[in-house]
Amino acid sequence: MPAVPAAHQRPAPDGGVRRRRAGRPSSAVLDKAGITSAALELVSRKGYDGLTMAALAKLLEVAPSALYNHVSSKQDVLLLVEDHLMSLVDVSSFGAAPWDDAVRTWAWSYRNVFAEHTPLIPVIAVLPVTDAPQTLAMYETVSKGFLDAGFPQERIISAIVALESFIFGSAYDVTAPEDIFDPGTMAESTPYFTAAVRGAAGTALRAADAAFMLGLDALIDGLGSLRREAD
Amino acid sequence: MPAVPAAHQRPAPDGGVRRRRAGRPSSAVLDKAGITSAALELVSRKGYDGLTMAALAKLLEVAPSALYNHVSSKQDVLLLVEDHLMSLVDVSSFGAAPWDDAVRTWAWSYRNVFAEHTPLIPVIAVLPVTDAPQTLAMYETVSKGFLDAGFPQERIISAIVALESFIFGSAYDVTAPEDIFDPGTMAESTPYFTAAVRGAAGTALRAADAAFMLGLDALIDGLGSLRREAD
DNA sequence: ACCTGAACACCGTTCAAGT
DNA sequence: ACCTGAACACCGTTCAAGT
Repeated sequence: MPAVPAAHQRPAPDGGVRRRRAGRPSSAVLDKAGITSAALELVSRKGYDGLTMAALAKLLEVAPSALYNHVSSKQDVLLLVEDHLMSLVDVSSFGAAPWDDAVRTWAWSYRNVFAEHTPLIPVIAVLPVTDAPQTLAMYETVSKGFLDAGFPQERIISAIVALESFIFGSAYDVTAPEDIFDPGTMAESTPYFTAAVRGAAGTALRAADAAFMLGLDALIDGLGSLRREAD
Repeated sequence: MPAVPAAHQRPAPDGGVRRRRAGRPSSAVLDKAGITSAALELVSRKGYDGLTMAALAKLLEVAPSALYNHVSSKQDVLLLVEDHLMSLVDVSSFGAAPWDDAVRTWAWSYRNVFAEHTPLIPVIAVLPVTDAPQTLAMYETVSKGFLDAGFPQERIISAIVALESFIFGSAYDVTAPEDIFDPGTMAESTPYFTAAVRGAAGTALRAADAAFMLGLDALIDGLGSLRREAD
């Protein structure tokens, strides 16, 4: 081992970032886990607009093209991030609390996680679960919870999809401006709508939370009626 | 009036697109309505990937920068398209059919329109209604329908938002691959989920339609219970 | 006021060259 | 196998110049 670090490991005289020589490094500097955590850090600091392949490469101190040895596209990076986030969704109540309480805990947690990551929603919606192990783990726990609660097997997927659809849509609401329904100068031509907006203004909850609570309770009630007696 | 068309109106000798001279044309060649319909045509022919400012300009036979005399950004173009699509949503049953039937007709129509335009969903979710007259018109009709059905005024917006959230989330499902829930090689480590997926396979409806129907019925039942007697 | 044309500051992705 | 560096084919947007 040389006593003096190689030239590319010393800080550049001008204080710029140190450069790696071209060619295969002695050990790989990138892997999927590192790319995932760098992407998460970038998103939390700069939002999804800041998540570019160039920015990701810079944070990892590699050339942008190096990323393509580990992921096949930016969509692939989003998939890695999405699967990580799924592991943050709280499914712990299934098996530990009654079905309706478990669904409520899960749904609020799920919505809150993705309210901060709405740009991933179009990705999730089309993503085959095969490629996302954490996502699959979540579905397994939730499916078991529904079966144990007495749901007929052939309706479980539909019920979960319906809940998820509501959750994803509701995640967008959280990001909407508080005054999104202000009819502005059109107020007098839309009296019923304007009255409804004004009538809702007195509530303690944020509009997005009130709507989520209302819809979730309705879905839990309605879907719950599908259950037969649990054995 | 000259008997011979001006040079820029004649086909170019090489058969290329005819060019306009620089400078203000004698009458404006662009307006918002024209931009909107060109955008819609582009989307229907090439999808949202094909909707670029350059492609839009080309279809309208102007330079891309000319668009910015009429819209301030691409987001603005999406907003124009979105507002047009809202006018396609069927609200005709409100006032003509019982509340639950009207909601069902409206919701299916709404979902079907945006299932083909999912890239607009993130735009809609954050868009103040002030800027979108057709959208506002839809909300007016729906609000009146809810009020006349006996909904308490302060819950109407929440109820509509809950339904819309479900509708937007469900629109994504329509675009998902039919085998999105195939657990693939992970099937044996997720027995409950795998069984649920297999149990759902026999249904006549597409998975997205079965989930939408189930969730919509649950929401209509649950929300409907908020009504007091209509007068 | 409303066009053109050139320019700007980016994107994601590919690929030859290097070790 | 896994990096660098250059290049490609785009993006959306700005702005001076022209009429």
